[in-house]
Amino acid sequence: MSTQTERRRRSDGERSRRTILLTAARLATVEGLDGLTIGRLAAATGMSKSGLFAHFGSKEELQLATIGAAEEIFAEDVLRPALEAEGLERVRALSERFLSHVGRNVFPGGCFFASAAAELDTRPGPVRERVVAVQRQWMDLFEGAIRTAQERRELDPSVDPAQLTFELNALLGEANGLYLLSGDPGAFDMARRGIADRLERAAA
Amino acid sequence: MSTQTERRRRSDGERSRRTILLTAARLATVEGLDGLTIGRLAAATGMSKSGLFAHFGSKEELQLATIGAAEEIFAEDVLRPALEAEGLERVRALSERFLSHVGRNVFPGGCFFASAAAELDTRPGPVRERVVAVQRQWMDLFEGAIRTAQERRELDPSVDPAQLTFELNALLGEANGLYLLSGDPGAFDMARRGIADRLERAAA
DNA sequence: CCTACCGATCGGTAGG
DNA sequence: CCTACCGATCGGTAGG
Repeated sequence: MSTQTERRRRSDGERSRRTILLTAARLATVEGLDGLTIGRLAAATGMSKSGLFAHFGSKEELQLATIGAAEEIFAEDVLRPALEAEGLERVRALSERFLSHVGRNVFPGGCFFASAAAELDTRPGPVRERVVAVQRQWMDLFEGAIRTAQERRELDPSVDPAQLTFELNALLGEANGLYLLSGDPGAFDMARRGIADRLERAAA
Repeated sequence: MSTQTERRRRSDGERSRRTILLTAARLATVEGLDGLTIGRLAAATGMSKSGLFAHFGSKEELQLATIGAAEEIFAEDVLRPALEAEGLERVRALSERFLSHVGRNVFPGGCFFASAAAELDTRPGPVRERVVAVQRQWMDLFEGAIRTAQERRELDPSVDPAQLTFELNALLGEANGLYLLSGDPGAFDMARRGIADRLERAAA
């Protein structure tokens, strides 16, 4: 009985924590991770300020937990489907899933990590470091797929993988930014065209 | 006498306003245009909160005036030197001056308008509109220079000027972002290489 | 997870 | 351009 009650409580807490963090992640792409205040988040989730606060203990812990929730969403929506492919097809799938992710407005402020990176780039601390780490993972994944594509001779082995990663990510980032500023999905088409051209030129 | 006193006062006010706005523009690339608070800005300029506030009348007016100051700095540092060239050389000069502008840390948070655009992209209102207008001017300038280069047969006339503008700006934006996150000026070299390659491929 | 608070800071105003 | 102030909201705490 007491065990069951405790289990229920814990699971209720988990569920409530999840709800809070999903709302927080969406809100943070609009208000920023710093503009995300405990009061507004409490209002958005229908909880009391201190009730919500009790889940995290500090604003910084809330921000870190929010980044974790955003990571999960991104992994599920972009990485998981793209990782089913390999080599050049993986490079294409990562790009296409990213553009689709932004275009479906999974987060109202576009790519969570582009938004967070722009906000935190000049603010030292553990929150910034966490965002940098996620960004680096993404770049490494991209670069790894390019290297595999070169081993398979789907891409010219003389191409610099870091340079190609930089260029493809530039196109993805610009599509995200331009779409948010203009509301025009044509931004995705320009990125697609740029990526297709660049990959064609890098073909073996 | 009274005229001279009034002139002095007005000119003192102008000078003080200028000082405030230069500080505000630099601060805004770190704290954000919204994170830029009147209290912090007053402390940074050595004025009282209400004394500073009297110059603008509202936070929104302060934000708009700050954008105006950032525009002047950008025009002087990037546009003016680049506009001495024409056609393809202007495209190259706009790119190079932009990268130099970011690399010299004219603003501690990199390109003021990249920072502002990322912050305000999801926040409707006159401040956002002003940032969008500046961004559009920049893109139009770029596209115009590309068109001139095509008329002069420095670039292939079959190239889509909007598409090429998108791709070059993507590389500039990625350099700005990566430099701010990594602190590594190698980001500028990757952008330079990408731009040179892309322009070579677009040559007539 | 709540009510009831805390000191600090926010944008803004009154009055000079 | 200042002092002195306003109500609202901030992150966080006490105590349950």
